Amino acid sequence: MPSKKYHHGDLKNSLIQAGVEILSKEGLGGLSLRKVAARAGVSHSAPYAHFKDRQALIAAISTEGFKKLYTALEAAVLQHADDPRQQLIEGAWSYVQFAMHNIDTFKIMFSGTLEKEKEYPAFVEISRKTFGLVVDVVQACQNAGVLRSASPELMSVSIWGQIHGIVSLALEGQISHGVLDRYSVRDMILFAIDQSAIG
Amino acid sequence: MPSKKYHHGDLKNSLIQAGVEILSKEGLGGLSLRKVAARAGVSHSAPYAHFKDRQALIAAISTEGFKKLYTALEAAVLQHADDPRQQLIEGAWSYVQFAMHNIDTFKIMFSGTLEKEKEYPAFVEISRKTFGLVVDVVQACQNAGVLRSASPELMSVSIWGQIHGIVSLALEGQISHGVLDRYSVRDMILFAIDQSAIG
DNA sequence: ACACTATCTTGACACTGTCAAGATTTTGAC
DNA sequence: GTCAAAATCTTGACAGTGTCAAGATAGTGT
Repeated sequence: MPSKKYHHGDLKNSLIQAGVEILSKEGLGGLSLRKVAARAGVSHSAPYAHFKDRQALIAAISTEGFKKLYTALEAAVLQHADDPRQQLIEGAWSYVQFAMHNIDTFKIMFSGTLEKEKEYPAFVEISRKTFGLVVDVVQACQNAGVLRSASPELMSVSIWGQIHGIVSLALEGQISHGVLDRYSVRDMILFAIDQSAIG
Repeated sequence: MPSKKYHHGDLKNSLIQAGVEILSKEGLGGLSLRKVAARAGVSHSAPYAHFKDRQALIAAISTEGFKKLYTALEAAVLQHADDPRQQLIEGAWSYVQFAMHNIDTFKIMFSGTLEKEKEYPAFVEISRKTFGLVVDVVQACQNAGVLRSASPELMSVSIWGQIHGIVSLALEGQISHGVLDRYSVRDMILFAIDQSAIG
């Protein structure tokens, strides 16, 4: 239950929102508790009423990011409910889109910035839920004969890993120019999925 | 050319080494210029004679990591010079091993900690070289009929991405327990490679 | 009405990256 | 070899950071 109207009125969400904005404008390096507090118009240690420490704020921002990602994934999946192959392709694409449009949020979600994720149940829960969605799509593809019938979870890790890896390497600038000049990221994703697809 | 014998005697490498050690013991959060300087036995701003700023030190540590990774990859490749399939498998495995034994170094190499990698030519060069090695192995596999004959670079991005993605998700704790209980990371890698391999 | 708790402010501390000024040592030109 | 120039290192300072303690303020439940 979020607080109703204290001195500030739902400061917690304001801080998260301020954090997201600073993150997208200045990157992780520019994200500080004091700056977040200032942007929300409160004193430098007001955040401690809502977040145990800096890590807790980052956990909250990451959790928010996962909710957004989950929503995007779910939308793509629902939009192609009758075509598992399209679910896989557009689901993957929405994953890529999210990463590219929320670069720094994506990074804190998946780059070890958060050190003890197990201490944040909301974070664990939403990321578990997200993986569950991937497994569902993979399973639908297997039932439809689009993907081979191996362990759905192993297949999910394999495919999710592939999408995730390509996006990560691209964001990191690790994909050489020779490749990026000739192929778009979408090309790479389609190619990757084709690799796993049946004939 | 590294310096020979000044006040300290090759302080630059000592700082990098100290950085690597602190990184592996305290993680990225514990890595500070001042701590590195102290560990090398010099004053708090001695590092500025060798590194423009904190980012430059991180770049140097990352570069060192890439050299180590490249060496490991190369060893695996040379050891199976007569069997491209084994080159791919053991090369991938050495990649995984490196990541798991040098977790924090791996993270700073691939997790956007380094913000303007283009400003560090040595870093760019060694990572380019590493990708080149991957392409070579993939091409050998294609010539041997182990992998399909698509664009080698696209195939390389796809396979490298897959290995990289699985490792990243595993390190991040994003692979659910239900999966990790039943399969080792090696299982996942082998499965992933089998996906791309021909029949 | 009143104790209680959540929320927020003020002030402090140690630690950080970075810069400027100066001291010291090595190098290179002569 | 001499000596100016450059590289290396120290000392001291500054602003910004996360975090804690003590107190002020405002809603809560009885």
